[in-house]
Amino acid sequence: MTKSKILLVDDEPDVLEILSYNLENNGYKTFKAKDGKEAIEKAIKILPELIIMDVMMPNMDGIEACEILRKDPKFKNTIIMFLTARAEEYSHIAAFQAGADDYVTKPIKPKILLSKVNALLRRLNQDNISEGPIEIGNFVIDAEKYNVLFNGKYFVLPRKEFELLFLLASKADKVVKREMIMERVWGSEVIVGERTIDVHIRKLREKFGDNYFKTIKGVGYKFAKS
Amino acid sequence: MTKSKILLVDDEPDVLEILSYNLENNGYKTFKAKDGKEAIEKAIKILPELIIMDVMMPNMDGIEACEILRKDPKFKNTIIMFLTARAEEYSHIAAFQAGADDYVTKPIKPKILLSKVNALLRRLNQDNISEGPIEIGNFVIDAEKYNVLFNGKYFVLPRKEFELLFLLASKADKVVKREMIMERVWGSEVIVGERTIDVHIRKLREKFGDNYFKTIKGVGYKFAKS
DNA sequence: TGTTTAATTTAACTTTAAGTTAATATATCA
DNA sequence: TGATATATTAACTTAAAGTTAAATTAAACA
Repeated sequence: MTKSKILLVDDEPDVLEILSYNLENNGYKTFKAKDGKEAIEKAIKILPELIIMDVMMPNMDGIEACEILRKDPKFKNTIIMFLTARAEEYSHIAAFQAGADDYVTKPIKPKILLSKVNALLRRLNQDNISEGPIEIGNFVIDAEKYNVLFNGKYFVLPRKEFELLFLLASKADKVVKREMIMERVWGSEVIVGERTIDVHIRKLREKFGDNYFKTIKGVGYKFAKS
Repeated sequence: MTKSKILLVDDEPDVLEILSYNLENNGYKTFKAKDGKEAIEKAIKILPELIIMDVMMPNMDGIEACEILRKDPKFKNTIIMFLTARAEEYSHIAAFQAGADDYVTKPIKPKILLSKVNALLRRLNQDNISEGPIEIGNFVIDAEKYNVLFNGKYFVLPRKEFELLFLLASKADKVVKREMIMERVWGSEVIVGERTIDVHIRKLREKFGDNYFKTIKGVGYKFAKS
């Protein structure tokens, strides 16, 4: 993979230097701009993956620059991160509304900065193709809305029930082993009894009928479309 | 929500048919054009949300059509997506330069096509939220004026309350996780107790009633239109 | 600049719901 | 059939959220 390009925007050369130093040392290619106007010009040429930008700048501030960039489809996948002084009691909302993805407060702590940058760029590179609700049989299972549309009726399930249903439905027609269910729904740290899964399956059957959740004895369960 | 309109442009009727079939089956309204020239004429009438267009066409190719469309402010929010044969790798650069948002390679794989179309249109619909006040249910929430019109009455909320309401309303019907609320309303560096969110939710419920703010236990809250 | 008022947070406590267990019943398969 | 796995229930435990009042902090104002 090629180095990610990061555009740094701040009116203080010192800040640019700190940012650049830390990011270059961690394998990123950095570029600098001194205000919002220059940032936009450079962004168009460079097409960076990430822009780290001060909120308060002369000429054109970060929020305004962010809004302009967000209107250009070329930057629809570009991550924009703000720098704010802790003192500035500005509302985060303005920044997020303008299309920011995250922010870091000054003074900059290199560790925090890097962990955020890494996290954001990792997220960018992950394909988010498998988004949206699962539609299967009579079910529409929407993890975002946390609800289940079943035969035209909405259900709001308790968390574990929902996660169990979601897991089974997302592997429809395939057997999900009990240990896999444990791992996915309860996690490898929690220790709960074996019957717990059964009880939750039962709750699902109570709500949606017996047909959809098939027991594979000695193995696990599978979701059947009908 | 009304069906999104998609304009399909290709000189091969077969390709138009495949696209149309898959998209109509997924709740989109489609229109067809056989070259760039016809595409522009139809686009002006239809004002589609999305245009899917072959790069190589007789009369006027996709790139040229895209450039022309991009000059017209009517289409500043229209998404343009190209179809390219896998071989013609070179054209991607030209396409993006002309203002394309995405591309899909032929032969068309319906699943990939649909996930891209869904993702692009979802993003389009979200972006529009950031401009002007949010109108939802009985609420008109204006982040610029920092006020809330609810059932014909104006409210001026304290900052945190407002930001919480704004956040939930801007993702109406979707669950906003507690950690996301923390991050967005309080910021990732401030450390406040868990109950703080609850208390603010309670304040909102006091003002606007219990119906609008739904608890998803173990996850977060969601704004319900009614 | 101190004073007052409002906003925000905390802490203690209550309520509610979710999740688990364990005992018993039932089903399944060799 | 008999061994073994799963199903079912109800009782219980734990976790999460709701509520209130008091304490803290920030904002407004004279």
